[in-house]
This record gives sequence, structure tokens and C-alpha cells, in this order.
Amino acid sequence: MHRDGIASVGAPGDDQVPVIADKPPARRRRKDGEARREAILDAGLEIFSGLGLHGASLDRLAERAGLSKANLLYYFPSKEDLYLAVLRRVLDVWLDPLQELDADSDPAEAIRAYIRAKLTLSRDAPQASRLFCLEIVQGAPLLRAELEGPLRGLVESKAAILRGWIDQGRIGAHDPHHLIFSIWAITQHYADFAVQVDAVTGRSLDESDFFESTVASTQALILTGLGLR
Amino acid sequence: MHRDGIASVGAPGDDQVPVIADKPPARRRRKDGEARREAILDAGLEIFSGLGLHGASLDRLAERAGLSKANLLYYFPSKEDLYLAVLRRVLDVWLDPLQELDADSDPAEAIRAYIRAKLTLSRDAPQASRLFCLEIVQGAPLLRAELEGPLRGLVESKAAILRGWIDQGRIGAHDPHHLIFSIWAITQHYADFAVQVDAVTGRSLDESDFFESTVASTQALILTGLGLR
Amino acid sequence: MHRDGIASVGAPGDDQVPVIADKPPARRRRKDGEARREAILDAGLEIFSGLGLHGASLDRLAERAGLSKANLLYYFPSKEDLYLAVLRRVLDVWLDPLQELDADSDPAEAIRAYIRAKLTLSRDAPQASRLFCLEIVQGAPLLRAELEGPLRGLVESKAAILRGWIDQGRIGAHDPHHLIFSIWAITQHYADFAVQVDAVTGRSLDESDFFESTVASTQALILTGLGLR
Amino acid sequence: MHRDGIASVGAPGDDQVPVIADKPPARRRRKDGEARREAILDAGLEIFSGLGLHGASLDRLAERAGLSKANLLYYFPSKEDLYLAVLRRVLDVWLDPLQELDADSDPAEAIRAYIRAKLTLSRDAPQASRLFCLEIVQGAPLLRAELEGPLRGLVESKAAILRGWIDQGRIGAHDPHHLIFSIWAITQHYADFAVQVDAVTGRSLDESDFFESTVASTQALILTGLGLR
DNA sequence: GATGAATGAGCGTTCATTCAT
DNA sequence: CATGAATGAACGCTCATTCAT
Repeated sequence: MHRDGIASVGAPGDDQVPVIADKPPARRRRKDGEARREAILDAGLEIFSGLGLHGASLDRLAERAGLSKANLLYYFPSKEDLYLAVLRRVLDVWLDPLQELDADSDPAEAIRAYIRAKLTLSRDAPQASRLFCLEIVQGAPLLRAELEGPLRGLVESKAAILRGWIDQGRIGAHDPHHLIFSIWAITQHYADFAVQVDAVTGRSLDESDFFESTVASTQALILTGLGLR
Repeated sequence: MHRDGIASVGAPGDDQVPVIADKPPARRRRKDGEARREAILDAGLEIFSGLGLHGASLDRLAERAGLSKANLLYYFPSKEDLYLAVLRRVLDVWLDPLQELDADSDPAEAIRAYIRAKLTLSRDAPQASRLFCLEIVQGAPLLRAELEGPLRGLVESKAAILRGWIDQGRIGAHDPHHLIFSIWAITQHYADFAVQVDAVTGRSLDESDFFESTVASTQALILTGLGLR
Repeated sequence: MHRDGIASVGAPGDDQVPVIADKPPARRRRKDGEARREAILDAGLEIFSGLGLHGASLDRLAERAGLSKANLLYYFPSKEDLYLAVLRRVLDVWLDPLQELDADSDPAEAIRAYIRAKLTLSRDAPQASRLFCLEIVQGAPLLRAELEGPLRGLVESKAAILRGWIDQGRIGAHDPHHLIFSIWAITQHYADFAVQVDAVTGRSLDESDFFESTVASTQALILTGLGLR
Repeated sequence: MHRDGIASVGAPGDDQVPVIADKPPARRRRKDGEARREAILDAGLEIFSGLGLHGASLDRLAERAGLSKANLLYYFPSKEDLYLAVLRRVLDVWLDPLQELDADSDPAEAIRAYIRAKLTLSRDAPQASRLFCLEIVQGAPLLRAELEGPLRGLVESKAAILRGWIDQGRIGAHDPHHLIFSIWAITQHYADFAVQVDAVTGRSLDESDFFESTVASTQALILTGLGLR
């Protein structure tokens, strides 16, 4: 139903068939190379998110990406390099919704939209969420720098917006960091713990009524919690 | 400060030095055997939670547990067996607080206590939480049965309690499953994503003021969200 | 004819069959382990001296030593470790004759004996000489430290003896370092360049008349060169 | 100080910039082609002499020669082909001084000149000497034919000259083969075992006083050994 | 001529597991 | 109980070589 993987999310419509068939060879070759890189990254997302860095083997990755192990290593010099490349692509996509949070918006509307955007990602790119989760849970041995740099900066700037709203009395007093963590935790839970959600409820975000009820529930909990209802 | 691991939680005071030194050899040996099993399970928790099933090697596990690889395999016939044993011990501890949720309690009090109990576990046994998270995120290949059996049953029975409270108008109308997931998500986030929390805020649940503010924040968000304030 | 390898030189008679068959198991096991180590070192000498560090494969080494590749790595943690162990054993044997050079001896007799000892080594342990040669020629990447330490010290002390003899007018004035290098060069040539010697003359040190004529020739050249005839 | 490599020895002044810039393309291309061949051979000498046939990789060779791996294989169809080409060029240069040995010369003068010529090569083209040494030490698997053919013939003819001088009583009686081997061994030692010489004495043939004293020492030893002093 | 892309074979090494003692 | 020794399978990676362009 929903495309699993983040290519479709990060760059929709990217893989349109070219109208004119015979491009000059140089360009065709480069296109092919980049398409292969993408295929490898897609395979990496799929397999790393299910087995972790150590559980994934180059053989499986290559097989899934449709090329030979040696050829895969031509594009990414080591398994870890591939893993990191996948992780970075994930991180970018994953933080995108937060970037949108704007001081000039209506707080209720902005938070409602943010929750929906995050849950949409959890539905459309659950593997990305899981891979990110896997890495963080294990102590982020390869991503720590990115967490302490860009992520921290982004969160600080958005926390400032929330604090502004609190100071203006537009939302209830609730520590901005805790609020952000709570929204992250709840929305990502439906991707990261999807098997558990499924085991307990038999439902998945792929079912649109469950998706909508999850969005509504989460929005209600948070907005009411912030005194916005 | 807080003991990391769940032995201290599940079986406090377990490793006291026996008062009388020379027990009969048969009994001593058996005691030693169980102590060794515990030591191996502790090592397993520590290492599996940091490296995952595939990232952990028997060599490391044995070294950490203080015995030889071959001897470790005497106690647990395979790496997967050990992994499962650790996981099961974790699951028991992890579900314990939910068992306490009682229909006859005051809803606000019960939920407040539940949140505190879960966050206490996140503080005192973060590795257990992480190991459980790791397993679920990867699709619970070895735990699915336990999720669909005991876990589902437990959640259903507690959801029924919540539904009862809602029907009685004692808490706001909020889907019980979503409510339980939200509490799980938020409280476990502080264990599972501890590095991220630390990277962004520089704080950890080990610091008692941060622990208390986290408890208060979460209780406020959930209880307000349920119209209990 | 002559045992190739240095075990026979360094530790003659070492592998005698024990008179009493059933040793206690602990001792037997250790014996076996050491015998295997020796077998591996022998295989290492044989193969490294013919193919160099990079040309030798663990598969070949293991096959020659009569065990599995994985088992070989149980005794030596890496190929390079094995290579170094072989090299060190070689170096010890190789420098031994020089140690014997004694200030109190008759110079002519001492030099004559030294030349014979070196040529005997070239005959009995040519692979050791070749492995050492291979390593030095490639710049001694793994042995440089040993050259600048122990070797240099040994040479200096023996050069002092030669210088003493020169000062006493007992041998002709010839720079001691150059003299030592010349003797090394000539005597080792018959091991290191054995194929070339064979290609040009059709002879080998294994033939006793060629061995004796080589000894005589070299002694004559050097001793006459030093004015001792 | 001294150019390392044999291009400078075998074909001095070969890489002069052409006076007239724009040659007709056909000829230019061919010239470029040969220059590239030379560059590859130079790279081959440098790298093979340091790492051996098996230790050198096409990637390194291509990088050093300044072209792509695939292009390198256009000039030499396989790594072994390149290795052999380098080796043959080395062999030619290496035997050159011996060719000069002339029956009509004064024996003392001829031998003195030969020693100096060989040591000059050891100084100016040590890598050539080392590569040759490496190959012979490993049993000359690729060069045996050349040793038993041209080399043997050359040595035989020169040994005849020496034997003539002996018969005429112009030099002391010393087996010609042994004499040639001794001169080879000593003179090449300063190239092949340069690291060892350096480790022991701290000197190198690149220092002109050490070079001259080595020449003098060697000439003295050999000529005195032959009763020419 | 020149090169980027591709690959099969092999390498050194790790690892879970077995076995004898 | 406990361990040193042993192994087959798999792993990540390198490499000489090929091929299409």
C-alpha cells in the first residue's frame, strides 16, 4: 500500500521515466550509476533496519540491491560506509517535519500538523524510523556527533519557539524538551514498535482508519495536555 | 548511582555473601551453578543491549561473565538460547508495573503511580528496556509468540479497566490502547533514546532532579490529557 | 641430504621419541601443542622463504603444517604474527656463529672457523637465510627494530675485537664493518642465490666437494686479503 | 642525490623536453605511448622492489605510474607481464659491467674497475639490485631460463678470461666462479642489505666518503686476496 | 588509447559450536 | 563442571582481470 523506504518521501516523483529515450551516453552512464547508488541505499535501509549493522551481510545487501558484492563495494567502500550513508539519509528525512514548526503559526494548528506529519512518516517510512531507533538504542556509536551538533541546534531553536508560546500564555506550561520528546516517542512508537502494536491490537498504520484514529488520539492527548481544548 | 541491570530489580539482595563458609560440596556446587547462570545472564543483558544479538560474540559474553566460552555453552546450549533467556527475564520485569494497575484504585493515582514505576525502571534498568526495544524494532523474530500470547492478554485486561473508568466518566474518553502505548512510548523513551536525550539536553535520569521533573512532566501531560486536572 | 629448516640446527635431537609411552595427559597435551607450534613454524619457514609474506596464503601454510586454517590461527593470531615468529627464530640461529668470535682466539683460526660455520648454515638452513634476506631486501618493515638494537650491538662488539687484532698487527688493516659485511655477503650468497649458482655452475652446497671447495676458496680469499697467508 | 631507478642509468637524458612542440599527432601519440611504458616500468621497479610481485597491487602500480589500472593493463596485459618486463630491463643493466671485462686489459685494473662499476650500480640503482635479488632468492620462478641461458654463457666466457690470467700467473690461483660470486655478493650486498648496513653503521652509499671507502675496501680485499698487492 | 564499471575468485579473519579430556 | 583445542562456515574485503563505451 504505502511505499516502504524514504526515497518516495524525500524525493517524490524522482524516478519518472524520461520522455526522450536516447540521452548522450555520458549522462546515461551517470544516471545509471546514481540509480544503482539509490538501489543500494534502499536495500541498505531495508536490511539494516531489520537486522542491524552486524546482522546484515554484504551478500544479502548485494542480492537485495541486485548486484554483486564486489560491485556494491565499488559504490560504498565498506559496509560501515554504506550503513552511515543510509543513516544520514534517514536522519535528514526524519528531522524534516520539525523544521517546519514556525513561530508565526497558530500553536494548536502547528502542533496538530507536526503530529500528523510525524505519524505520516511512521506510516510511510517505518524502516527509516526503525533504523534510526536501532542506532540510537545501541548508543549511537556512529551518529553521536550528528546528534550533538545539528540535532541539538534544531531542537534548541524549536524549544525556544515553544517557550515563547508558553510565555505568551498561548499553550500550557510544559517543559519544551519534554514536550518534544513526548511527541517523538508517541509518534515513532507506531513505527518502531509496530509488531507489538500489531500483536496487541491486530492493527497497523497502513489501515487508514487506524492511522486516522491514531492521529486523532495523539493530537487529543497532547493538545488537551497543553490546555488547548 | 543506580545499579544498571535488572538483577537488582528482579531479585534484590540476591548476591549476599553466605554467612557460613563451608556448605556441603553438593549444595555449594549447585549454588555456584546458579550464581554463574545469573552472572551469564547479567553479562548477556549488558552486551546484547549494546550490540544486539548479532553484534555480540560468545567470546565477549564469556569474558564479561568471567568464564570460558566452552563453559558458557554448558549453561546455555547456544547463543540464541542465552539471548532468549535474557529477553524473557527482561520481559517479566518490564511488564510488572502494568500488572499492578487495579480497577479498584483511584484512576489518577493509579496512572500517576504507573508512570512513576515505568520511569523508575527506565532509570534503574535502562539496558533491559533497550534490549527489549532492540528486539521489537527488529520485528521480534524470537519474541513474537510471547507478544501475541501473554502480553496481549495482559494489555486487554488492563484496557478493560481503563474502558471501565471511561464508561464511568472517571477519566476522559481516550482509546485505552493508544493511552497505554503513549505511556509506554514516553516512559521508555528516556531509557531507549537516552543518548539522544543526553545529546540534546545534557541530562540523564540518573540525576534526581531531572528524573523528578520528567516524572512530573509526564504525569502532567497524561493526566491533563485525560481531563484529570 | 641435509635437513632443510632450522629446527635441526637450533635444537638438534629435540624430537626424540619418548621412551615411556603414557605420560600424564596434561603433559602430553602441552607437548602436542608445542609440537604443533613447531610444525607451523617449520611450514612457515618453508613457505614464506619461497613466496614471501604476501605470496604465502594461510591455506597453504595450514596445509603444509597439517592442520586447518582456523586451527593455525589458534596458535598464531595472524599471518603476520606467524611470519614474525618465524623471522625471530631465524635471526637467532643466524647470528649464532658470530657470537662465537672470541678475542682470545687465534685470528686466522677464528675467521676460518667463522667462515665455515656460516657456510655450514647456508648449506643446512638455506631457507632461513633466504627468508632473512627477503625481509631485509624489502626494507625490513617488521624487523628494523631488531636490526638497530641487538644486531647493531653484536656487530659493534665483534668489530671491536677485529679492530684490536688490527691494532696489534695480527691481521691486515681492513675496516672491520666492511670485513664483516664481506664475509656475510659471500657466505650467504651460496644460500640466497643458490639457484643462480646452480644455473651457472650446476653445483650446490649439498655436494660435499663443492661445499669444501667453497669453504676453502672463501677462506683463502679472506685470509689472504687480510695478509694472513 | 642519486637518481633511484635504472632509467637514468640505462638511458641517460631520455626524458628531455622536445625542442619543437607540435609534432605530428601520430608520432606524438607513439612517443607518449613509449613514455608511458617507461613510466609504468619505473613504477614497477619502485614498487616491486619494495613489496615483491605478490605484495604489489595493480592499483598502487597504476597510481604511481599516473594512469588508471585499466589503462596500465593496456600496456602490459597482466601483472606478471609487467613484472617480467621490469625484471628483464634490470637484468640487462645488471650484467653490463661484466661484459666490459676484457682479456686484453691489465688484470688488476680490470678487476678494480669492475668492482667500482658494480658498486656504482649498487649506489645508483639499488632498487634494480633488490628486485633481482628478490626474484633469485625466491627461486627465480620466472627468470630461471634467462639464468641458465645468457647469464651462464656470459659467466663462462668471463671465467675463461680469469682462468687465462691465472694460467699466465698474472693473478693468484682462485676458482673463477667463486671469485665472480664473491665480487657479486660483496658489491650487491650494499644495495640489497642497505637497511642492515644502515642499521649497523648508520651509513649509506649515498654518502660519497662511505661510497669511496667501500670501493677501496672491497678492491683491497679482492686484489690482495688475488696476490695483486 | 583510456576509463568507469563490473565480477569471480580468493584472502585473512571471526565465530558459534563440538569434542576430548 | 570446566577448558583447551579444533573446525566448517561465513564474513568483510581485495584483487587481477574483463568489458562496454
